[in-house]
Amino acid sequence: MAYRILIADDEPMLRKLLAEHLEGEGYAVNTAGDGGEVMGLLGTRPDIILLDINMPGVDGLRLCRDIRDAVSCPIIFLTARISEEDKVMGLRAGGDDYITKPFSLSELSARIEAHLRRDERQRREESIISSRGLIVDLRGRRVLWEGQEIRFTKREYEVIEFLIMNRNQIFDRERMYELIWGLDAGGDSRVIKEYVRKIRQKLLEATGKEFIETVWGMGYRWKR
Amino acid sequence: MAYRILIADDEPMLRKLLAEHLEGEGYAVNTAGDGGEVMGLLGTRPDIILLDINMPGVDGLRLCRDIRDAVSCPIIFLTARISEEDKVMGLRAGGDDYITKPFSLSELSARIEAHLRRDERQRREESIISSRGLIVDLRGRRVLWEGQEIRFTKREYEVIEFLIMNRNQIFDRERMYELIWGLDAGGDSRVIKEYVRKIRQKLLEATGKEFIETVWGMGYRWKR
DNA sequence: CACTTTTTTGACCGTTTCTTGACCTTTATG
DNA sequence: CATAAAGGTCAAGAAACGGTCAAAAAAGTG
Repeated sequence: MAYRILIADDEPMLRKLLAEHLEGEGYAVNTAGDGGEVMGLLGTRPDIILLDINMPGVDGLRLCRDIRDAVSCPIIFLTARISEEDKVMGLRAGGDDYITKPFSLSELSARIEAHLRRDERQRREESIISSRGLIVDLRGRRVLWEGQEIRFTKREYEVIEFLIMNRNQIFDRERMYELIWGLDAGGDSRVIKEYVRKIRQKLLEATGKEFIETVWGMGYRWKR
Repeated sequence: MAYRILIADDEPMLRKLLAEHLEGEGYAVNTAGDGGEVMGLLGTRPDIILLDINMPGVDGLRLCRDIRDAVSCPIIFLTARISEEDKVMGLRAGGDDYITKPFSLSELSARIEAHLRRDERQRREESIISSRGLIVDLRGRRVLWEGQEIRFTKREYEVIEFLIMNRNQIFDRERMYELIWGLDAGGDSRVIKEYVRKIRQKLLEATGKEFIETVWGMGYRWKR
């Protein structure tokens, strides 16, 4: 699906120019000429907003703050002249970047891409979702249920990650211990029992569901 | 346009694994199995090079130097084991980071991103970053809150810049130390504790907010 | 050089997490 | 049903971690 860009500028000509250019680059574009329209178009869930802060009759900074309260996508200011102060003010209001008019279209594209890329990377962070809505964010090393984080310690997390990455496989404690703690860990594989207990407890408390299954005599397995 | 990564490793399986993973993350990937191929592929202008320094029949350090003479992108060593000596030698030869096998793919991605971000900033001449109203002026190496400068020392600033540029990623102290102080800094990563404390104190005093989060057992993270 | 500022180190303490061992419960099997 | 083996629970001590402070070491400055 194409990225969606919301352009907010009072000059119809510029709006059109930008819209055409960006559509030509494959983006889905919406345009707005005043604050009301902008707020109304937030429902389109834009991936990026280009906002002229000098629209007549509109307090750009105020608008920026309102947008920020409603959505979290990057906001790039378009502005005629920018003084250090404006820059600072804009960023303070929650903008992410600014670009001064006149700007080249390729410059604009470059900035948009940079922001999208940054977000994209974060979004794509290879989160694995277990069958029942439990989200394990590998990069962030956390576990989420209905948007809420379920806190786990380092070891607990490592065990979860291991099981969920190898779901449907059964591991006995010895093997899990070697694979998670490392071959050279000189400890006792019975710790696994304890970790499974702690994990089960926290997960049950938070979700009301069972995720780790015991296969008698064989080991544990993450239920798909 | 996607970032381009050049992978140099003699093991075809590993090459394939890495290539597939990184392509899945949206990178353009080239692979090379020996020194000649590597040099030949420099023409693709990679943004980052992953280099196994222990390729049989290849003097990895020599190769690194040759690469360095030709291009300036970051070079990350992939290496089985790394001794202090190896580390120093590799760095002398022009490497920027190392990662010891076996490593997790998410770990690798995180490192790649950290390097790319650093570069991206320079390429785009991005000069200002903001986070929840806090403004970091990269050019001026200053931090502002509501127009007022919050004074930080050189090191303090470097730590802030690093964290904010890699916001939402967790870094343990060891890694932060290596990436900020440099791999060849022979010191003790516990300094990080102290800097985090100082930074938190100054930021809290000036803004009343918490920006650096502690993730127990895992490290620190800049709250977005 | 004397003085200030910054960086680094070491020690201490409270907290969290990890691990262990003892004991209890369930399951398979003769 | 008795028994052994596997799994589950609990509490407590050990170890690791993070926060804080003060002071030493190093770097910068007039």
